[in-house]
Amino acid sequence: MSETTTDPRELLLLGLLRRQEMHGYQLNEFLLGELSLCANIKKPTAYYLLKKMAEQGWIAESVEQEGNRPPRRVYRITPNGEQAFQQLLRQILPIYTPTYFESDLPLAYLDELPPTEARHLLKQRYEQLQQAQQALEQTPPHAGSVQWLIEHQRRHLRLEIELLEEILSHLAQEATI
Amino acid sequence: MSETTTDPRELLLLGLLRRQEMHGYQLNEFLLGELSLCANIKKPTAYYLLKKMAEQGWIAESVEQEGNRPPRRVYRITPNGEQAFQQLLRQILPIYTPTYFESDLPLAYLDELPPTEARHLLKQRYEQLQQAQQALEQTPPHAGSVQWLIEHQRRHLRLEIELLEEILSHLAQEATI
DNA sequence: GGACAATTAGTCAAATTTGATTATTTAATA
DNA sequence: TATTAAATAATCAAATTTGACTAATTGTCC
Repeated sequence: MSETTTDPRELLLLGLLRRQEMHGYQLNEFLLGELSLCANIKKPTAYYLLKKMAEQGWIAESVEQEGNRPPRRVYRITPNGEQAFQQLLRQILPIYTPTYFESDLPLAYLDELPPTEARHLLKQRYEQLQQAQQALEQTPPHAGSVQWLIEHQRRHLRLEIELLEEILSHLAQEATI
Repeated sequence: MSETTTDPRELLLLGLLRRQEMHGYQLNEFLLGELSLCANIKKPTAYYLLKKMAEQGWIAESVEQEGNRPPRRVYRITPNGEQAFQQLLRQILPIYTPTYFESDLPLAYLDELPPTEARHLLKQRYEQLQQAQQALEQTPPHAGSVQWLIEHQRRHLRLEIELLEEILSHLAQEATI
């Protein structure tokens, strides 16, 4: 009965199927397209989660065929799935999960590099950050509370950029000593 | 020859072994202790990474016995490992990896809840955030560039708290409409 | 109409991660 | 001095994730 998932990605998928039944490819288009800034669900992982939820009885698969394209599975949410959605939403929303910035770890060894080289390497990181920021500004506004996800990313990127600027200027100091 | 890892966690482990040879337990104490705020490397994962690096020839294992405690493996970095460290540091430092806030995903469905309930649930998240912040303020200052890792977390938590405050006050508005 | 690329719809084996468990030694306490 | 609890040092099976691949259909350019 109580398969206790608290995976927010299952909630996301349930929520998408709640608005509209979909086949796997549509889902993946959506995940890799619009939502790619907020969630990182790769194709095989999406299928894996769908299969798991189908086994729980949260979604139903049915094979459909259009024209003479190869048959494909359509996923729709079940009444059990709707219940799960309601429960998961209330279960996950109050939980804060810490974030680890693993790609920061090399910063711990900044001392091992000549300041000039460190600056050179970090400037490349800086450019990538700026590109990510521009990509984010390009995204059209989303309706409703999805806005908050985008807004979070926006602010996060601003923070990353500011911090990196400080690190760079700190290194500039060191280089002149 | 060129097993192209860009896993920052391997760099971290190499860097630790570079300062001092260690056995697995010591490493894990360190990872789960001081570094637990910056990296999320669980015990079996650490052993897995150590084994992998041993196979690459980056570190050497040797079995030692102290008193009649059970024998344990001591890991030390090899000359190849030192080379790898130098190379990895320069390879990873310029790379920016996007961060996904998956525990935000339920925010996308905030509309599905009565604003009052949403506020109630989010306030619990808020308390956890504040506890995390206090825990972080408690950590004694680290030397050198490890500081930046802590500073990043500090600012990140501030951002999270501010954003959540805005969401809460937004919901308060809705509740009075 | 034939060749080549792109789109659609997934699957699979291999790599990675993790909760749970094992096994030994040392410390605490009754 | 048993008995239990805590620390030490990992390991393992099971769950999860992913890069690479398959295979069919549809466009498109010559």
